[in-house]
Amino acid sequence: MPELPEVERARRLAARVGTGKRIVAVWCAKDPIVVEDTTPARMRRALLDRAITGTGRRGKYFWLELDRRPWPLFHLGMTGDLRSRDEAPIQLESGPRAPETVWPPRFTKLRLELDDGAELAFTNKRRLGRLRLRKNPVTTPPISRLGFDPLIDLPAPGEFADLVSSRSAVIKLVLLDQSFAAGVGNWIADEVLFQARLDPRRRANTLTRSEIGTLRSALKRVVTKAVAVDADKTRFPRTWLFHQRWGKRNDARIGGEPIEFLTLGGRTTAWVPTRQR
DNA sequence: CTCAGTGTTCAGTG
DNA sequence: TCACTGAACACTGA
Repeated sequence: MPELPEVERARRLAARVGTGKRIVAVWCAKDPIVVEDTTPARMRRALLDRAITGTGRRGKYFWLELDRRPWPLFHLGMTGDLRSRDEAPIQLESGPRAPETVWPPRFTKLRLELDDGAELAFTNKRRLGRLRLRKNPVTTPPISRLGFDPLIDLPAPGEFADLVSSRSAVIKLVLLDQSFAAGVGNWIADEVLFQARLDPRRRANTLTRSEIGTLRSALKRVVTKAVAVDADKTRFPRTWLFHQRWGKRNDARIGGEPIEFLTLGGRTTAWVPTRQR
């Protein structure tokens, strides 16, 4: 599920459902893998009877701002989500949103009940996500170790070019490095390189200023668009590689050109050799 | 039954 | 210190 656009969708859900409300009940899983650096009791104590004053996100992390610190900081991992009891995660038809059919959902790690009766649940199937408490999420690890967020503080072209040129790793892995660009994950990296027409195996420090400029534009465009459609994949432009990259079919094509798959840094990389140089 | 997977971290090697 | 690889984490679905 979650790269920057999906995490931003979760943050918006939390903002829509939670902002201005008071937390009247808290349930936290006894799961020391997902609930890190704290205990269910401490989590409960930090959240119970607090008012939600706002929300924030940086890279793939998002948090709730409360009227007293510490605040809860969420990372969705590969299979995490934030759900509202009154809004099914998938909307099949237009009209009023259907409520969840099963509540709380399977793999719920944290459940909050708010003073207007609304409920939020943080789920984590594969347990690769994390739930922590932070007095100041932005200035402390893990967020303080992140690079720029393409939506919040994308560097100007010159500075961006210097950043890219200072790296000798292959460009796909640089994009994936959270200390470079926070929030970029596997499909965004592939999409950006496809749209910038760059070979994912190129060394970052061999890209020309012009190629880096194209790369920066593609990064901005892909992230902005995905967030604008609330990470709804069915509303991603049909021209995107995204729609063809899953399943690793060996007859996969886009615009008549064959899609190839290779492994970089242990991650499957989808690309179009005839279009990416 | 086997394996890959929208992520991160850590140990180990060069 | 850096670059890179592989494993680990845990579970589902193809």
